Amino acid sequence: MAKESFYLITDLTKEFGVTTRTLRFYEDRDLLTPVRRGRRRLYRPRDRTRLRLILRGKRLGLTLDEIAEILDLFDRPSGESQQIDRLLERIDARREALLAQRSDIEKALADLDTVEIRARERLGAIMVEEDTTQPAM
DNA sequence: ATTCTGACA
DNA sequence: TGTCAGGA
Repeated sequence: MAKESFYLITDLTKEFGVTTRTLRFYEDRDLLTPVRRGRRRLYRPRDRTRLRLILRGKRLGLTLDEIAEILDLFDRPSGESQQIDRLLERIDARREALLAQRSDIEKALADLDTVEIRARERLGAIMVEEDTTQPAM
């Protein structure tokens, strides 16, 4: 007699460091679908696994909608090559976006370097000028 | 004591 | 997502 292994909402909030509000929010987004015991939510192992993937997806910068699509892949019988293709497209898009951001950041950093160098050069020039215009005592 | 739904200075 | 309300 397997004991129905369920998690209460607080079990998951403590384990994953999220708030109950977040779990209910994800439920509204249909990312999680806990069953009910009366009013209380009962999260099954499946929900726990999904939550893991959701949080991982967030860390990767995916939107909840994109994460939802990915999660659906795990449900469907598999073989939905069409959806897998969509997922691969998303991954590609994400990669490109991140690479573009990295490029922009590197450019900005390079600009800052040159600006700083010029600023220091001017500062040096001013100090030299002041030194020459104000004789030592 | 806890969770739930609904709402938004 | 936070947070507060008001009920179960």
